[in-house]
Amino acid sequence: MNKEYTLRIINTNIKTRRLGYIVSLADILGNSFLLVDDLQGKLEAWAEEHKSDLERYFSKSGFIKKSPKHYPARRYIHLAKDLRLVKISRNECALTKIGQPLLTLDKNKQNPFELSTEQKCFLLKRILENDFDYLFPLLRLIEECHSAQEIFGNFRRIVLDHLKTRIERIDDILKSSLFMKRIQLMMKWTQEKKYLEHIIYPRLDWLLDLQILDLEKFKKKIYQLTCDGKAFFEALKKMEAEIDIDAWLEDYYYETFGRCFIKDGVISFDTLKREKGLRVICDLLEEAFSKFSPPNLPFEHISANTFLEFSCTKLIGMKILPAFTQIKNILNSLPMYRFQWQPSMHDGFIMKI
DNA sequence: TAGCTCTTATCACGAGCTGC
DNA sequence: GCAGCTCGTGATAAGAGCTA
Repeated sequence: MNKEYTLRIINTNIKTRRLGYIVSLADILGNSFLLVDDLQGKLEAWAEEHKSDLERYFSKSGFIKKSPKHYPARRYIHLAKDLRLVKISRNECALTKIGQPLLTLDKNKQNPFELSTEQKCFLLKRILENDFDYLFPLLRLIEECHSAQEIFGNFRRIVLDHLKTRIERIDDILKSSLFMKRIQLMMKWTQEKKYLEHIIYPRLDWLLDLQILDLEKFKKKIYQLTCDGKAFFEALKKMEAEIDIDAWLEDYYYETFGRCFIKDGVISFDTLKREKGLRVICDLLEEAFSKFSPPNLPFEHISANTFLEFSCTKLIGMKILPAFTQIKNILNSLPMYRFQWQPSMHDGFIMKI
């Protein structure tokens, strides 16, 4: 199905509130497969080891406590799956092509719950890709309402309005069936507050982790966008009214992220001299092949999506603002690599010649 | 292909904690 | 004491996968 007709909503639980656990989950997995039971145990052990880091963080919510049935750890693994960072098959878990770049991103050495710029950039993009239909209305609501009570009181209405607008734009009953189903489901809610706890609190905490919401205001129980958050939301609103989110994420997301959250010293990728641009991409390709190419194969190759996500996020770390199209153009011009893109698959590969 | 089993998504509840 | 927040866990229906 065309992604335009996909309902982008992640199933969350009130427990899944700290994005730092998602990063640690990727680190625990590394490049291997782990049984889900083992991963749950390791994640619980990691959480215990870093309990003091969470206590030093602005909020202790979302702590993974050891429990006989591993519910908390399991909820985070499901969140990582919904963000398409991990895949689970036959009770074995591994990072996806999209999840792999997470292993290579800059880390905050003092506290793993404080995300680096690269981690924020990467995780925010995953959240927008997979949860836009809850996150965008929530941001819109925070613009008007600043208390939890008001947000809870208006969330259902604003999501229903948002979904109805999406249906009007699709203008096709069959293709908009997922949106219709969700509307019907939300209309039937009898214990609204109980469901909203699991929907609103995790997202508010993600926004705090990403510093889209103001931490100082939050300490006074006020939910308010930071200046950077406001600028980013303005760009999102413009996008929502004009173009498809996937096209925006590929070609404008990194530029917008850099201009809103980094600001000082950022430059667009296309202002680099061609030689310098080629050198940067070749260095990133070497790094990517050493980290992501499957071993013991006669020819080295990596997924195009892995490289695009990896390279664009790393460029953000260098204060260079890229777009997928620019990177694809460079890849097409490199004689020592073969780059093939398959639009129908939204992916391709890069092979060393 | 029908029926069974397993998994997942959603809904639900009760209780502990915290701050006023 | 009360309301709001947080947490852990369970129930159930629907969907997916397997098998005869």
